[in-house]
This record gives sequence, C-alpha cells and structure tokens, in this order.
Amino acid sequence: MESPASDSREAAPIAPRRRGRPPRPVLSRGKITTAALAVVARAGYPGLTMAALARELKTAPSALYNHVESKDEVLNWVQDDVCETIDTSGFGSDPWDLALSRWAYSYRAAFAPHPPLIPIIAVFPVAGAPHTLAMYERVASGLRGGGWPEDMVVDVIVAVESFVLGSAMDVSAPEGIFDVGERGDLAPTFAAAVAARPARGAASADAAFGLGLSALIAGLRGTLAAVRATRG
Amino acid sequence: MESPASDSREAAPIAPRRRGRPPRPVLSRGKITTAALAVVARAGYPGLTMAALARELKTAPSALYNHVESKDEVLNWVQDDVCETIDTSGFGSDPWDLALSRWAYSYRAAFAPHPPLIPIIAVFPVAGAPHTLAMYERVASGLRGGGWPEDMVVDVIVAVESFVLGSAMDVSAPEGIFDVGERGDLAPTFAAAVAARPARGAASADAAFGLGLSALIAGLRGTLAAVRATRG
DNA sequence: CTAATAAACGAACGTCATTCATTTAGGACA
DNA sequence: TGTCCTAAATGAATGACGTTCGTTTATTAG
Repeated sequence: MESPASDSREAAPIAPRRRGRPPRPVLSRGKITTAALAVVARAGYPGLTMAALARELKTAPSALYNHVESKDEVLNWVQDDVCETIDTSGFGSDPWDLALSRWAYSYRAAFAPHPPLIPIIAVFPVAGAPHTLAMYERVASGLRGGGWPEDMVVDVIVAVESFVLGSAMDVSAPEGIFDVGERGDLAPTFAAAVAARPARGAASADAAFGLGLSALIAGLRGTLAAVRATRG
Repeated sequence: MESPASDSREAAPIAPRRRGRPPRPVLSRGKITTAALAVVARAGYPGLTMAALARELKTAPSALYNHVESKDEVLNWVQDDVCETIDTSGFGSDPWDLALSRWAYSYRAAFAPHPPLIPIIAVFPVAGAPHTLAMYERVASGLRGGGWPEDMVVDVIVAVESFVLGSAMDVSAPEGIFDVGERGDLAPTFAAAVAARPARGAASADAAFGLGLSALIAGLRGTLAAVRATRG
C-alpha cells in the first residue's frame, strides 16, 4: 500500500514503542529507478523484466517487492524521472510562445527514446509524480505570466502535451511506414505525396513535428489575442 | 508466414498437382476481427486473450494459429477495422480545413474506446492496413484539392494525426488526473488553474481537444497562405 | 476407395509478474 | 551481553499468458 522510500505522512502520532533497527533502506526508489534506466539502456523495454531489474540490483526478484508495489509502479517512477530532464527554463525569461515551443521540443526529445512510457504519462495522475507536477507548475506560471486566463491554462497545456506525446510515438516508427506497398494504385494521391516528401526516416517525423508545433502555437497566439479582446 | 485469407500473390506458377479439398476457410480475417471486437466489448482489452478469442470462435487457442501469425497481427486487424469507421466524407465537399476538423473529431472518437491500439496505429506500416491506407488517400486528396503542395501533404496529415492520437489517449485518463494531492503548496499556480477549469472529467478532455484542434487548424491556414504567397 | 490437405486438437513449453512461508541480520532495550 | 523486534532477503511455487508441436479429423478430388 505504501512505498517506504517516498512516504512522508508517517509522523508517529502516539509514542511508538518500536524496537529494532531504524529504517536503513538498502534499496530505494532512487536506486531502483536508476537501475531500471540502466537495464532499459542496455536491453530496451522488452528486456526490462523484474528478473533483469533484480539482477542489476544484485538481489532476487521477490526482494524487489519489499520496495515496490508492482512493475507498473517502477514504470511510473521511471516516467517521472524522465520528466525531470525536460527543459522548462524558457518560462520566466522568454515570451510564453517561445518558451512553450522550447518546452515542447525538449518534451518530445525526452520521451522519444521511451515509447512504452508515453501511454503511461498521458494517463497517470500528477499527484503521484512530483517531478511531473513541478514541470506543470513552471509551465502554468509561464502561461499565466504571458497573459493566459487561469481557466484556460490547463487546456493549453493538455493540448500541447497531446501533440507532443502523439509526435513522440511517431519517432519510433519504422523507416518506410508510409510506403504504399503493392496496392499503390489504390492510393495514388497519397503515394505521390509520400514520394514528394523531402525528408526520410526520423528527419521526416521531425519535419511534421516542426510544422505542427509552429501551427499550433501560432493558432494559440490568435486564440489568446481573441480572448483578451473579448474579456477586456 | 502467410495468412491465407488475405494473400493474393499465390498465382500457382506451374500447374500445381494439388488434390484434396480446395480452401474453404472456416476461420477468416473478418471473423477473427469481429470476434476480437466482441471480446473487447464484453471484457475490455485485458480480457482479450488468445484463449478468450478462441472461446468466442468456438475453437482451441492453437487452432487460431492456422489463420493468424500472432496476437499482434490480430491487434493490427482490429486497428484497421476501427479505422474504417472514421468519417472522411467532408473531403471533396467541404473546404479542407472544415473537412480536416471533422476528420479529426471522428478519428479521436473512433480510437478513444481503444487505448491499446493507439501506440500500434502510430507505428504500423500503412502497407499492411488497407482501410487505413484508403483513409489516408481520401485525406490526401482533400488537402491537395484545398491547395496544399504535394510535398507538405504528409506532414500535415502526420501533425494532425499526432495531435488526435495524443488526445485520444487523454480520454481514458482517470477523473481527477490533475488533482494535486497533498503537495498542493508545491504547485500553487497549477493547482489554481486546475480548480478554475469549468469542465470536469471527459468533458475537460473534450475542451482541451477542441481548443487545440481549432488552434492547430487556424495555424495551418496561416501556413498554407504563407506558402502559397511564397511559391506563387 | 484412396490420397492429399487445411483445419482442429490438446498437451506441452517458456516467459513473465507476483505471492508466500521462511530465514537472515542488525540495532534497541533490558 | 543477550534478547527481541523488524525490515529485508530468499527461493520455491503459482498462475496467466502466448506460442509450438505432433497428431488426428474432416472434407474433397481423383
């Protein structure tokens, strides 16, 4: 039910007659997260099993369950860790639209190497992910400072984040994902458009992301202007 | 290696001295896909196991493997089936931006009930998904007809699709996903923004999607105007 | 009737995450 | 010092899975 390494609401209400060793955890959330990232770096996500994680930490798989609720919890920890690497430094110094753009690029770059985490972060409650929450706070502050009304801030964040996460999934797509096979005659316009694309591979995903993000943020600029004109 | 029900390159080069029954398949791609959707409707995606699918079809799990490469192939079939339900009727009649908006709404609505398929469609080659390919063809035609240059069509599609799929993931998020827990003091601006949101639950995901899609398409209108002005 | 073949069958197998009863070890208290 | 408490570690076992394999069944052409 509770994870001992990250629990702060155990303030011992009545003088606890506890004997025995004080908690000197050998395994902790931090160590497990780091080990999980090491396994992923070496063997990828298919290689991230509880057995492999235990091996990395030099314990038995079952020993992990003294410190972790489930494998899903490990993934949530990793996800929160990845969020810490996202650059939010633009907010507070740059204009909101520029900062938002930098944030989006950094966000996509952070999650592109971690496709299995993308559906997780999209759905995981922020209350359980402190670094993620801290990131949202910085973004929200930047948007408020840029003039966005309070009741629209979350929607703007969610919209941009949705685009970012959708785009991050694309990065791991195989090279010829849009190559029409033998049925080229069934989709001539699309096939021609695919052939006419200048970029190939990961660069083409980058191009689509750049195009979409520019458009999205330009559109948001217009939305903000309209809202401010209306509301005074 | 090949799935007998969807293979068209087996033209019997030399007169095949084949005796015995001609292929009268009892199980087919269509039946398996329908059964899979039935299982999903009844038991959700966790309930979609090869055993449950076989039970639905009144066979043994191992019998499925005479008609299906793997469970992943089943999921790809289901994904392609879901794509068939997406509305592309706006292209060809309405202006491109309106048609794109209708397509996006329908696309999100189609995949919102199928979260596990979202990472799949984002990455699966179109050559293996005929209905998906047909959809892209209609969208590409509509964009070309709307004046988009050939080499930008795919990027526009990918950008909108990324936003749609990212937003579709949000739909299945739990109700209070943005509720800051006990650590409200660490994220006061964000917490206030969350509290100021007018909508709750699924409606709030809808609001963010609407805001983002409007902005994205408005931005694309601007992009197209700029491109046409530049290129002549 | 016979041969050929797609399909079905059921009993495995291997890989997982997870559980459980038991043991280990180190500090707290007498 | 020695006893006791407790977190941590252990290793075997469990139960879902997806998937494979050797064999049998059913159907039809010759």
